[in-house]
Amino acid sequence: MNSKELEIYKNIKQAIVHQKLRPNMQLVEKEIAEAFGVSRTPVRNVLRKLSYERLVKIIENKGAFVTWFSVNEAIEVFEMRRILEVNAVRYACRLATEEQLHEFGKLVEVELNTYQDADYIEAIQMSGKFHLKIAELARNSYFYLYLEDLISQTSVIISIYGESHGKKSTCLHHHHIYNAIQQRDEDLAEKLVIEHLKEIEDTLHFDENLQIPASLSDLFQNML
Amino acid sequence: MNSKELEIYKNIKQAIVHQKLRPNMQLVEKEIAEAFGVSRTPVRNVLRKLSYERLVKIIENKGAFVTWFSVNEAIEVFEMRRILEVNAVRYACRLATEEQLHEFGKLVEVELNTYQDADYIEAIQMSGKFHLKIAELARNSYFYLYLEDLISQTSVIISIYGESHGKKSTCLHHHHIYNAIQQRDEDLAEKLVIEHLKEIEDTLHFDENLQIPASLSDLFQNML
DNA sequence: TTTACACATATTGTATACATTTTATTCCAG
DNA sequence: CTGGAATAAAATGTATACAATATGTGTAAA
Repeated sequence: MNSKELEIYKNIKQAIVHQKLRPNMQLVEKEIAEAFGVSRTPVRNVLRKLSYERLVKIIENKGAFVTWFSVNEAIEVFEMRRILEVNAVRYACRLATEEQLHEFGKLVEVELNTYQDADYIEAIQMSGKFHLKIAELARNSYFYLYLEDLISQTSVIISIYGESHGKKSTCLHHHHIYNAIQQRDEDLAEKLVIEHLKEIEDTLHFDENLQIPASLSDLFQNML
Repeated sequence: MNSKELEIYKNIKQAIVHQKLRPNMQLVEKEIAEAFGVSRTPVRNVLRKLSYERLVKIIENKGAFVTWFSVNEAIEVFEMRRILEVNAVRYACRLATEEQLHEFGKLVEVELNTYQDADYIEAIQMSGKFHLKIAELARNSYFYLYLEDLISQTSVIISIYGESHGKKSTCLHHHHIYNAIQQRDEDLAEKLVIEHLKEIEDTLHFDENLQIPASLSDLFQNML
């Protein structure tokens, strides 16, 4: 993926994660191509990449749509995050160098200082960075690879089932988790990560009938 | 991904997993396109998909190459397989229906009956199916999604670092694991899965200096 | 003989034109 | 007005042409 496609990719991904592009919205190739001043070819490549990350769903001959996660799919995402993050945080406790921990500490510090006046978008960004930092400390690139996708998917899930106002407790949890890692207390770190993820999940209102269609035609199409 | 691309995809993937296409070999778009009687466009899509699965590495302006896994990367694959498969087998013990277990039993039966005269290719195929069946029983699509890739990657890793003659003990292990799942003995199943994966990993000869370059120019390029 | 430059070839990257499919509109019959 | 077929428009799928890049070859000068 070259710099041109990367630019388009980052923009669209950010728009989805930041909930500017809502689930079920169609991403028309031509529109995106014109917006970025390129042909459809690189746009199609980007949309495919996003579909592999499950942020976009491509339906043959119909187009690319921002993914709608069903309740079951959402539960799967949280379940897999728990599995991966529990393992990651244990590896992090064992493998993180003092220097890495110091750097990590600064990240948590920044998050604490900004969370008062931070808007929703910033909070998502910061929270994601925290979780990915643990994946990084775990020293297995697959943690990062998988969790990067799962965390992005979580943003979409929250935009579907979440409350409008995000909980403020998040970064206090983060600080506690950080402390546990720093003390290399694997059991405590695991416990806190599980509690943290559960708390996020519990803020959601899983209503199976909920639908936020991009258009009325989509709505009635989905009801077939 | 439509049927045309799927056909090309399955062929190339199989060729890599079955070790017909060796690591570092270049996959030239035009050649593949002509072989399948299509233009380069769908071929490029397939190569990209394979690159997301880490079976192919795309280098900008150079082309697509069958992935070469370093020793560290190989270790990461086994480590992540262990994490995911341990969790998957536990879920399988809890969630598998009697009907699923029966079906699973038939699969293991077939594997046992054919393993005497089975060639290497068949053995890879069968083994993969066994491990993916557990992922399926675990009722979280991410197990299947991730393990499908990791298992394919394992084939390539074995083709790099493995012995020419595969161990025959594999499907006996499989049978034991199956029994543990059937008895819903999570702890035993976990223990057997870990041992099984470790045994596969132990048959490998991790020699960091080992290289099977596709060409001499590649070899000396890697030595810079 | 070796090196460096120019040229030729091969491969990938991008844009565009055309084909196919889906979706929307129109218009007419009931 | 309603329903439905015919038509038009829009979107995606595919092939092809051209551009950019990398690779390989050959030739001339040192």
